[in-house]
Order: sequence, then structure tokens, then C-alpha cells
Amino acid sequence: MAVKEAPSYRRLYEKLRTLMEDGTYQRGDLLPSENELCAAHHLTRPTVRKALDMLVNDGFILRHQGLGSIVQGQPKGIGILSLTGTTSAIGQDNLTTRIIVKPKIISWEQAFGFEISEKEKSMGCIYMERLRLINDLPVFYDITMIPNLNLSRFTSRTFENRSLFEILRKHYQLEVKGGEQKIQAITADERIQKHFGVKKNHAILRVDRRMETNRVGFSFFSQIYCNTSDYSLTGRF
Amino acid sequence: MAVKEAPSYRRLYEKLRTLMEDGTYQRGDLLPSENELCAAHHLTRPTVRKALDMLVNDGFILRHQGLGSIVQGQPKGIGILSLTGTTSAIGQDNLTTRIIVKPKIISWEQAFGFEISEKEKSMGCIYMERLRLINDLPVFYDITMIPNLNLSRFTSRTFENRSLFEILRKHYQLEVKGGEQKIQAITADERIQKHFGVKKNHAILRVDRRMETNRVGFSFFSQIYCNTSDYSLTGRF
DNA sequence: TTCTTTTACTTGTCTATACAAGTGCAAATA
DNA sequence: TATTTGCACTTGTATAGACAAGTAAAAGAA
Repeated sequence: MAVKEAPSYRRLYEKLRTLMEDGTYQRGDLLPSENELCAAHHLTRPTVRKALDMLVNDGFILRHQGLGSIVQGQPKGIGILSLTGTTSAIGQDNLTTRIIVKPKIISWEQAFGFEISEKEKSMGCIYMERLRLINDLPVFYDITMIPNLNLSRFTSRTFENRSLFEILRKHYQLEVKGGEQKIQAITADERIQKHFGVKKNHAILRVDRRMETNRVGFSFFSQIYCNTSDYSLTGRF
Repeated sequence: MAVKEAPSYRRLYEKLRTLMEDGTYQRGDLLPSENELCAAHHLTRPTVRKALDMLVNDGFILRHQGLGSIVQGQPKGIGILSLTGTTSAIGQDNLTTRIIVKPKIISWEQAFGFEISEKEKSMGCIYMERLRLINDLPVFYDITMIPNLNLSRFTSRTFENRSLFEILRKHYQLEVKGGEQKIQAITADERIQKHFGVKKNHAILRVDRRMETNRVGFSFFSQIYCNTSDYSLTGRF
């Protein structure tokens, strides 16, 4: 099956993003002007601007009329608030995943406060729990619930050291396009204390998320507990 | 001074957003197609699409090729994770502001972990602390630091029941275009316990933010403590 | 020198058009 | 009846060009 080429605005976005991430463009630099990018990549201005719009949305650049596109400091820390996903933002830090509850099919009535449809209720969901460690320090504990719709062989797949997003994209053509989330600070209960190795009354961040995909009406859900003592969640708005 | 008219894509964005917020379009509905919107508002497709792009970014709609623009449930709870600001997201709930430390000029070396320039250091900053209550329940405690650059009469202004963003926009033509933030869960120290009326070891959300404005290089900063026991922060990604 | 004006360059807004690709339904076909 | 095909409609991608508006530095005037 031939892999379709990404649209050109997206290729330009990736290219510029890479150049900022590897330090070719540094914080405070100006990107080449839109007209220069047009000439260099054989594109027209609307196409170039679309790529730049995406970079603004992701917080990589700021644009100022009359001046240009100013490179921002790249998002540091752990970017689960942004779409890019956990792995990319942590960078060179050592991230490992430990499966606590292997994927299994259960019945459900709702997902972390998010409503689900009657159809989804009747089909049940794939449930799993994972612990993620950064440099051998447990930082995330997440519970994932995915509607049980035609995801053949899903429960038998391996999730260690691999992104769930990547598996969904590669094997099921499911791409996460966005979502909503609710954030709260809570005190660690016994289970969380055990997984994170923290004492009673330790403050923990809880994020309830709904992930929307390219398949119409198909969302999946996760609840993430995060120990922010050593890492803080960063994001742009 | 004549107030300039907002660009047409922005007017369409506001109009559609209002129609979704007041329930004219409900969750699951389809917006009129792009061509219909073009005809109805005498605009061309790129302009209409720009307005729809913004609605996607703000989480009001999802678009699917071949189908249309699907209205999402509007962001509920408290949307300080999004740009729209505190007030709009809370809606009809009663929000009041209490000034704890009136605006004054102090010297600074850094702002909540964000770096500041030498120029900003030398000029000092405007400092203030506010407590915000929703239905008489204290929910936010925020500290704001604004570089002291030509903001005449700022320290003598009133901030009760008025948005800081609004004052900056109206009196100083400063518009917040975006920013970055760091989120952590912490346990309430004595000062926070007192302001929120919570007991020791209560988990509190802390958000450190840098706000970028339309004036090149001009950012201001705030640190927000948030009691998420009754309200949770919501946002889209 | 100092201040003002001009100029060149930047991003912002908008129009007009064309074709590609996905969805859902009706019509045609097996 | 069940399946496939085709069509109308949707959003996605991309081109080409025009003018507005903000920025900074050079050029000119005091």
C-alpha cells in the first residue's frame, strides 16, 4: 500500500519545526520571510502562511506585522498539554513504560466524566493501565479506555516503549486530531502513593482527557495521574 | 479616535461562536457549509475557512471532509487554559475580585521562573495580588507582574470586577496574543490555606504563565493558585 | 547633530479560482 | 434482495494576485 505524501504545507511545517528543534534557528532569531520561503520551496504565500500558522499554534514562533516570524524557546518539560505527545517533548530523557493492567475488554457506563454513546456502552471498551518512568522515576500513571470498535488483535499487542498514538495510527489508521481535558490537583490515594512511591497527602495532578480522531464520532479516553514534583507540565495557549 | 473594524474573518468567527454559545447551534449539529456561509456573508471561501479554522482551534467545532463542521459541546468549567480568559468561560456564575495587594512598583530579578531582559530588570515591574471568588467561594489567587514600561497611571486604576486584559487592551492597546504556562500540583502553604480557607495538605494547582502581547517583546507574567476541589480547569488541545 | 520623512520590506487581509478527496445517498446492477 | 456504481455535496489543498498596515533603517531636512 503506497503511503500518500503529506501535503506541502505540512512538509514545510515539519521542516521548519525540525530546524528549530535542532537549534539551527534559535530563540529570538527571525525565520526567513514568507516570500523567501515561497521562493526556496516553490510554494505560494497562502501555503507558506498555513505552515507558519501551525507553528504559531504550536508555540514555536510569534509573528509580528512588519517584522517577521520570531522563533520562541521550544516548549520544555513535559508537553502532554500539547498534541505532540509525551515522547517528543521529553526529548533525550529516558522514558520507559510499564504495563500495570494489560489491555482487556470490559463494560463501561462512562469514561472519566465524559459521556459516551449508547452504541459505545453496548460494545464495551478496551481497558489498560500503564506507568511511565522518566529516568527510572515514575511520573505518569495513566488509565486508557478505547471503544471496542473493530480494533482486531488490539488486546494482544505490546505497548512497552511504544506510543499508543503510533499504534493506532499505523495499524488502525486512527489519527488523534484534538480533544478536551479537565485538570485537577488531588492528594494521592493509596494506589497512587504506591505507584509513585510518595507519602500520604502528596499533591498529584490529574488530567481527564477525551481524544478525538479522524474517524467520525470515534473518541477514546484517558485519565492521567502526574507527579509534578520534579517535572511540570508545560503548554502554550 | 475611530475604532477600527475587526477583520471580516474575525467578525464571522464571533458571530458563529455566539450562535453556538447561545444554543442556536447545538452539540452534534452541522454548521452551514462553507459555500453557504460564503453566500450568506458575502465572503470568499478562504476567508470563511479562516474563521472556521479559529473555531476548530478553540474547540467549538470539528470538521470532517465530505461531511461538514460538527458543533462540539462548548467548553465548560473554567477555561483559564484557553486564551478567552476567566470571565467568559464561567458564564453566568458570579465572579468577584478582591484586591489583596494593590498595584505597586517593585524591583525584580525574574518572574516565576521565566527569564526577563536586562532592560526589564532595570525598570522594575508593577506587582499586584488578587483573589477571585466564584459564587463567594475563593477559587483563584493570582500574582501579576507587569514590566514597568510606559503604563501611565496604571497603579492607580481599579481592578475590582474588571478584567486585567480588558484594561490593558482599552487603555494601553495591549492585546494578549498567546503565551506559555507551567502547571504543577502543590500542597497549600500557610498563606494559601488562609486565602482559600482550606486545611493543611490540601492539593492546589499552580499555574505559572507568561503572556505575550502585540507589542514586540513585551510580555507580562502571572502565577495563579487554583483550588480545583469544586471547579476543574478545562481546555482543548 | 537631531528630528522628520521616505522607502523598502515585512506580515495581515481578501478575492477568485481550480482540482483533489472523503461522505452519504440514490440509482443501477448483479 | 444485496451489492456496486455514480452523483452531488462536503471539506482539503494549492495557485495567483492585490492592496493594507506595521517596522526599521536609510535618506533628507532642520
